[in-house]
Amino acid sequence: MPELPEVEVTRLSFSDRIDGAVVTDVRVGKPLRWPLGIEPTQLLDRQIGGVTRRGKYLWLPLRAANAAAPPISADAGGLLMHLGMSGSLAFNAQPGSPGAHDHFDLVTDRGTLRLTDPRRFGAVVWSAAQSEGMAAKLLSTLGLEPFDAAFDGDYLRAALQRRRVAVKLALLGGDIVVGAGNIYACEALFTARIDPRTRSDRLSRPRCQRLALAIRQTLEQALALGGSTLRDFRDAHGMAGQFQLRANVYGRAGEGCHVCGAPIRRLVQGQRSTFFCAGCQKR
DNA sequence: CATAGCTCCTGACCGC
DNA sequence: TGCGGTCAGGAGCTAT
Repeated sequence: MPELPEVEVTRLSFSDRIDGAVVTDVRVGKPLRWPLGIEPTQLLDRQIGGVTRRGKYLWLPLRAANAAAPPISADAGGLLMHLGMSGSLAFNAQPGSPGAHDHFDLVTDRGTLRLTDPRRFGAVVWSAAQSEGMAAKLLSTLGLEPFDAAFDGDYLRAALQRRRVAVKLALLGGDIVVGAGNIYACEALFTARIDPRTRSDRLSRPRCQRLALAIRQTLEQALALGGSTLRDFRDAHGMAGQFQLRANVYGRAGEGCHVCGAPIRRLVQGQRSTFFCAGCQKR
């Protein structure tokens, strides 16, 4: 579910409020994708730092209680969180009793951070540092951040040249550029006027330029609109996103293209739906 | 190594 | 109302 914009909107909605809070209790519900990797009691009395994001992962630094007040560094130990397909985080003073899909509560002196995730593809995993253990393993395969200055047409071209898969699948892989999931990969390819089935190594330089730009612009616009709310996405304040109202192709099979009027088509790539306009998007 | 397919899990929706 | 089939925003793992 949550792609980069939704994860970033979530982060922005509670990072400032939780920064500096102290953990007073931890509640673990049904198993998520991986075990927590630490005894919950080991998290008590730790102080939380500002939340950062890498791809669709969030990193919550947790400074040890008895450390002699060292500044919170990037390698202070903490929780790596992922929202999977159906996860969302809420940070509330009065969270209420946990529902059937509330699988992790981090109770602090400023409120409770609660992960709600019906499908449980999400994760909350402890690492002694971002650069160690599970966090290091999961983060090490990630491609560039789309807003990184190094992510440009030349970089994208070089990376796509090394693959033979359909360009849509290359984008979803996350090892070239992170953040564009099924919705935004479809939308970016529409904006760049590229057929999602095009083999990645057949894309010309100018088209890669257009695609890199389209990815950045699509994610930027979605972020500005608070992300997409398809079923139940909410930020940590409970606000719904608005991007889905602007979608050009995603979820619009059979409807007319906003640009040329041709019916939007749906096909399956890598067991996932792809939406595109055969009039606007060329191989 | 790159690639294709499978997998985890629950819920919504549709046709019968 | 019930039942079976399909689909859903992710991405790691395993065979080939």
